[in-house]
Amino acid sequence: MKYIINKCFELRDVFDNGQCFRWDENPDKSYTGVFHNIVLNVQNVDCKTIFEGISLKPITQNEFEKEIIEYFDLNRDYNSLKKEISKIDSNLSEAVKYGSGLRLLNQDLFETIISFIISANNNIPRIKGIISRMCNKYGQKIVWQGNEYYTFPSIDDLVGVNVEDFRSLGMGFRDKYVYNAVQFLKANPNLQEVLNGMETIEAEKTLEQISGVGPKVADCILLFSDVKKLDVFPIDVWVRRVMNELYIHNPDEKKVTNKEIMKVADEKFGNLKGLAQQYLFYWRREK
DNA sequence: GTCCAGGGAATCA
DNA sequence: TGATTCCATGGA
Repeated sequence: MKYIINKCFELRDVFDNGQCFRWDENPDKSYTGVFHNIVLNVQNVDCKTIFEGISLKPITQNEFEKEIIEYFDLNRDYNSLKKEISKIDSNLSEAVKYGSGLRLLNQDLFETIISFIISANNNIPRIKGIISRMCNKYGQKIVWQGNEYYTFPSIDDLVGVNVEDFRSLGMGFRDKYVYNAVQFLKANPNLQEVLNGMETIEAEKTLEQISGVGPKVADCILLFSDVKKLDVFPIDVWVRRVMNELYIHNPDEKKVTNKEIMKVADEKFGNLKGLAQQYLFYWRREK
């Protein structure tokens, strides 16, 4: 199936900014990945974006397009958001210019929770490897253009998997967190609706009930999943670094507290601090 | 061998 | 509340 839109955005700004782990660049600069039950290839040609792929289960052209519009957040007006964030100061203006193609994906909640539990004290290439092995083993196979792809496993695909099995995928100490998270989600199938109806702070506390989910992982889940709260501020090594360099100026970066960073983020970025954070993270990490 | 990575839990003051 | 320490793993 194919869907073409008269809009283009730098693909690496979307797929290589740390929000997702299942998209890979091809030699022709297009990207291929799997989301929900769909294998998709995305490429830019003459400032059009071409989405081409197939679904595991048969869907109509209209459903295919709706999936893409929702996943890529195509109904949100990023131009006006970028304008607003650029007005904050010259740093944000530069960060937005650097990552101008960025879009916050609306990723599946379960996938986002498991993926960011695995991300704890880990690096992106290794996170991608672990998730890839998990999908190959427990996801459903989709063959497209002669290649095999696998969906991200569902809750039921993983509910019978034990801690040792997770360990054997290379998760390290995160194995028991993932195990417990799967059990938690099996017992709370309506988590999505619950989170959607909550204010951000309440949603953070709810997610932090899950073992392996602390403040940073909870904020990533709320920002990068289809719950989509923009007023969160995930603080990792890179965000601490860039916030200290730009605003706090502590000679010892490790002594900067999260509370201190949060205060600056609230004052400067307000309700768009999640999106601002992502521009800053991407800009600083690639520098 | 040492350091680091999109951190969190357990422990102790 | 705030500060330390430990937790697996693989690449630099």
